[in-house]
Amino acid sequence: MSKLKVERSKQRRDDILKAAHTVFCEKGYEHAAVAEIAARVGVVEGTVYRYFDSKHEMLIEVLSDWYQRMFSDYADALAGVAGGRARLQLLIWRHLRTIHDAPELCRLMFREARDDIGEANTMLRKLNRRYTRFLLEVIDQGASNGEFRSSLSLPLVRDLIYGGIEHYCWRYLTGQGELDIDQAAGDITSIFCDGIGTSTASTLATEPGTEPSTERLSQLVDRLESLLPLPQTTA
Amino acid sequence: MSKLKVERSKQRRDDILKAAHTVFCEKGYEHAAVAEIAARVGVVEGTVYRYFDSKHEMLIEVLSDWYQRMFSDYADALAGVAGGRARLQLLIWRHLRTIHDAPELCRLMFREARDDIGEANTMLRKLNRRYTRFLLEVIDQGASNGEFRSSLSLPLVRDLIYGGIEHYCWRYLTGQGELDIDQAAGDITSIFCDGIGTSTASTLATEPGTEPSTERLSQLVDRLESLLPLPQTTA
DNA sequence: TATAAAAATGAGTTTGACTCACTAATGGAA
DNA sequence: TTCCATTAGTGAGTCAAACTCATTTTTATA
Repeated sequence: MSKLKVERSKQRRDDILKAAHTVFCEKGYEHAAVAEIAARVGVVEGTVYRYFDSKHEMLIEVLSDWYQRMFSDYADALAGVAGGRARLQLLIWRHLRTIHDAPELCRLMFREARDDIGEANTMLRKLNRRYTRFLLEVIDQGASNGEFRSSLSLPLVRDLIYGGIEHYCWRYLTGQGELDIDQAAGDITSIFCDGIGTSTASTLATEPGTEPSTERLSQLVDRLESLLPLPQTTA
Repeated sequence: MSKLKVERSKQRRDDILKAAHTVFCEKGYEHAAVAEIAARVGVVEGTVYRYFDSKHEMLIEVLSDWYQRMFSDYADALAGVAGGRARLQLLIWRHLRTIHDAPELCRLMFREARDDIGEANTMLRKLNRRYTRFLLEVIDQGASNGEFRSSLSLPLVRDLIYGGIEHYCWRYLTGQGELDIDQAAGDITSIFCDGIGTSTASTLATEPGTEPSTERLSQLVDRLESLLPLPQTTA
């Protein structure tokens, strides 16, 4: 096959994916018709099936392309931030920002691609692993230097964080209600780092007298942190 | 209509729901055929549609019936347990037990009924609210007596816990891997109550000896305050 | 036992993913 | 330029499954 033919084929494939992207986001996977995707490219339905085996494969490709681009700069962003808690908050914040900025795609990912992410050896699985590895490493590093507990199950922590965020954002993803990612990032980081228990009641904390000023200060910190726009490189 | 006719109608409806339950669990919602459900009851497909408007309504009814029975005794169980942490762990444990014992139904609930739970005024929404209210009350009570932080957003905590558990259990729900509910309940409770941070590193904890955390907190507050755009009406 | 109302039937309709035999276009070789 | 082999594109299908409806059967009561 000639080079030109290959180019043209790639181009058509991309066009179809772009149309699929649009229609999936507009209608949702279920109500997206392959015929409509084809129509937007200006071809007939059968043509689409020369480039993709199924509607579902198109979805996976759309999500994979986006997913890959989405976290290409995570390593760079993390490089500028020190401290387990700050790094964790950065990851949580960026996850929230992704959800905030691409709600339709995130909804497709959470609703339609769960099985593909869960199944071994799929493209989405590998991408998801690469994505969540950032978090695992942050937690692991924090455990190494004593900032986080060392007895933690990393998969458990990962699932609690990502699953919790997904659930929390579902209302926003379905178009009901807003999402304040700065506020949420601060609150979520605080809950996972500090827990919902008070220091005096916590089994982990020590109790020197009563020390209410520390408690007050910490609450102030929580509030202030939640107001910050970015967990950037600690200014 | 006579009493006997009503009885018989109810019975048939229940039979169809039971068959639907079985087929949904065996095949999953998507691959469950209404024709098969009808066949198991010994009627023709059209008959099913005299009792239910749609396949989806059958799913909702199956899930509602189960959901309702499932947590009918939560209040009693909670009555015998004192302490916010213990009560929280009980709720988490029972949630995990439910998932462990009825993975197919939970899978249907998490996969297919999300929209119905999210949409206002649906049966599942109301049931879900009743179910999660137990958790909200436990957290709220804990906040009142100082065991839990009082600045928490209850919906956020609720979503992090239930969403986190759902995500964590997904592998088990898809038939890959086991689920140790005692272990998981303890770990999850610990993470949410105590956080993943260590006491020495946590901004919440105090250290009896050198007391550097108060100092650290003060500096942090100074830094954060300097970054704030507005000097809020700080409490 | 006659009959009105409800239940059940099964042969449709519809929708939408997917297929395939055939035609059109393309690019290299004579 | 003109063939020809290969690839792209077509559109009229098939198929499966949810859902409908005119008709028949059953049932409870007058």
